[in-house]
Amino acid sequence: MPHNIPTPTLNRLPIYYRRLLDAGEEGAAYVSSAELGRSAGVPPAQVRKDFSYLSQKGRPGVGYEVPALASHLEEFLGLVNAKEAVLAGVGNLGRALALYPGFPAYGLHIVVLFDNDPDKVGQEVGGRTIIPVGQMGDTVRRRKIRIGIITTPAAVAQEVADAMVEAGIKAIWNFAPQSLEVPGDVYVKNEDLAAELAVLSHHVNQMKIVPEEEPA
Amino acid sequence: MPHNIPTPTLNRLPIYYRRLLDAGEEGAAYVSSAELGRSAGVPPAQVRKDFSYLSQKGRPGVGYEVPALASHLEEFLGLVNAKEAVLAGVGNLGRALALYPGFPAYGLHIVVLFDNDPDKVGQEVGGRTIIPVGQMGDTVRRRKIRIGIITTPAAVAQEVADAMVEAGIKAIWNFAPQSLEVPGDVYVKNEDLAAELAVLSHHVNQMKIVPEEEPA
DNA sequence: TAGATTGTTAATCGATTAACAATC
DNA sequence: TAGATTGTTAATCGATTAACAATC
Repeated sequence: MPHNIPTPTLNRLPIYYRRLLDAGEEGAAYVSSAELGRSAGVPPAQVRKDFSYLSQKGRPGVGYEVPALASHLEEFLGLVNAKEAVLAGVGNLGRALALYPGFPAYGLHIVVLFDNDPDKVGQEVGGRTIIPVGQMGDTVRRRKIRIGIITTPAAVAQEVADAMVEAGIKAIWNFAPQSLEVPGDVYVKNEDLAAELAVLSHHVNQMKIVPEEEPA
Repeated sequence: MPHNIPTPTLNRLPIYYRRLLDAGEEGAAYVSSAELGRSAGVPPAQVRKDFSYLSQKGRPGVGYEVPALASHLEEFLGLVNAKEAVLAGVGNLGRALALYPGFPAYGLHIVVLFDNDPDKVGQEVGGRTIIPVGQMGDTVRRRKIRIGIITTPAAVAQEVADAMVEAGIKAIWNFAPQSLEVPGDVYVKNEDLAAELAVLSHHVNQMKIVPEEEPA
């Protein structure tokens, strides 16, 4: 019944998943909502509610079966078949994401890198050759890639997004400080690092006045 | 009255701020809640409500004064005095953040880089020399740094966080996929890139079944 | 059985949105 | 004045939490 799952729930699922993997390695057959909740910083009732959206049942008095729940989450999150993504803008941040070790662990792979800087085109990053943005359309279409990552300067982000949408990309992870205009059937997740650090800085300033608790 | 500002509001403020800077450059003296709302993807009423928490008044029929509102937000977000941060773990991601051009634009500066890899200690990144983690305490205390960024492997994240807390860090931006235990007066913002990409991947999978709209 | 933990309902909490009188 | 846009209240929406009977 993956129908109308709250966004906060969705964001917690990968955290539960990670905890399940760890529990599995430790040899645990069952894990309780209390334990999963601890890993995500939420109360046990929240965990049970979250799983109720997925119709995932546990055993009263015992907990949730580790392998069964893990594989259900894998399927639900779309991690069963390796997912492929394309990345545009191979600056420092783009390079870091291209080489980030956490993605393959989730079956996620950045398979193509684009950049328009002639100095960068042709370079290799983690075994992938950087190709010019103009060739993006063909490649994305041919490989049926659906996820695009934008780590370009703000000035060209919209243009890159347009090209991605045109090529069939359906979800964009946007690291450029620039809000993107896309059709309604394309999902955009903005990751504005400077804005986030600014909020952190605000928290530090306020800390003596109003003690802040960590948001979920 | 910065008393009990909702987290979503707080996260929108830097977006409004950026729009105000742009509007200022375009020579606008006033900007409407409708326009600010567009930049953040929320309705005008939301913008007005957000400012009501800050007791920021606009002029009915006209809008909000660009320079006044911008400088109020600057102060509120703690961007007036340059903010300093320390970063531990100079891998690809750490390096990218250390060189990220968006931070200085907000008056935010990563002033010290730590790593325990003997090969990295002594290297320069953007004019800053990498020093060993063992020296963190003294430096953070001496410079009264309050913000710490963790881009280490998960295995050492807790240890680094402990050292940061011990040295007086009050806000931690944690990029390691590892939940941290810290005292109640320390704010932790987790940035789990793999989890976020996993959620994105899920959206792509679901897209044909349930059309998703972009969350605020 | 006794103890533990679930699933779910109802209560609570908090954020968003609509609506409109007040104001420039 | 007429038109535009604010500030704020009340209604709505949605997520979290408490509580407890049901179940292993």
